[in-house]
Amino acid sequence: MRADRLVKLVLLLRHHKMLSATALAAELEVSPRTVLRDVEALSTAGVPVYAERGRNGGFALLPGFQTELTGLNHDEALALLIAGSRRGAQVFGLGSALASAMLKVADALPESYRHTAAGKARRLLIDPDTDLLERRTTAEEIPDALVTEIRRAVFNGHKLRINYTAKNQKPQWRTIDPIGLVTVKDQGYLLATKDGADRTYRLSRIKAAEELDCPANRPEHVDLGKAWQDRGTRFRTGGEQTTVTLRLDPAKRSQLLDTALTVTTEDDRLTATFQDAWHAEWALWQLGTSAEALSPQWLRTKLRDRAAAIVTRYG
DNA sequence: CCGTCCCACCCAGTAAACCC
DNA sequence: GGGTTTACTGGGTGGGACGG
Repeated sequence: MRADRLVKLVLLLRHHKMLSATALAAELEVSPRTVLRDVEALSTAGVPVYAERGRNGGFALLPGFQTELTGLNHDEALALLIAGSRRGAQVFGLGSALASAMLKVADALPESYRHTAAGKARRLLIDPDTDLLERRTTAEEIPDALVTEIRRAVFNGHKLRINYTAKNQKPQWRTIDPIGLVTVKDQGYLLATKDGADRTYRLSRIKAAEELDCPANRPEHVDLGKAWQDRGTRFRTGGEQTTVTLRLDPAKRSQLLDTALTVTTEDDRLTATFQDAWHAEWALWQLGTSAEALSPQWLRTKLRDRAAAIVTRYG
């Protein structure tokens, strides 16, 4: 822990030229007092760190000092492997590991590349938290300790006991055989089997997890991408799909295409299929007065009741 | 002169390792 | 199991150096 922090301290000083003890403390998530001790430890170890007193002072390294830091720790290597999704690292509880790994990667670059690479990186934004139309849901915050426990069971190939709250149900403990972790549009999922049957759990709905000291029943090799695709296909084609006939403002057609499984047009009417009744209701509600559900009747009733409830609430 | 920041003490709490 | 040691960390205080 401390060794990691000392490395990070040196890297921070290399990148910022000079930082006060308070600023370093904030970066390292320790007290300024601890920073002073760490600086002293570095100095004792022969790292040429010096203090600049007074206003705008702080700690700095002698110019030209080159670190010879090699090796990433386990979590940092893991974070880089899944760095294709920055949010993925966050969802899997590896956000801070990714940040520190990136610092090491940047530090490993030759001086001439370092500035140009950092400059270019600042001009790219991958997978931001919201799009311009704010269609995406806000990212879910899942405690690191919880994800770490789940991740450990996945990697160790051990059974996992989770307290899971399924939709419209009470929280319940269940023992599962974890297969892998997936993130899709900021949502984290745990692929697993329970009593031999495929199961997919949303990480945000897992309230507690406990790795069991017992090997999980899982295939030797798993193509996670294919497994996810298979489950998605089954999800879309299975269950009780709902077909809706509606009129729609043509300008809103793309919004409907985003939520419906299929959409066909006939004269001025559209027929849309949704994966279930709830999604159909939600999609039509989102379209507001730009759409009118013509059938089924129960959907018209649901939308009318919703609107009436809103009118009652706001007078 | 005053605010900022480092320096050097002291003391105390916590967790892990070690020993009996 | 319980006591001791060690490492690490945090809080507090007074002082010195420096710059505006």
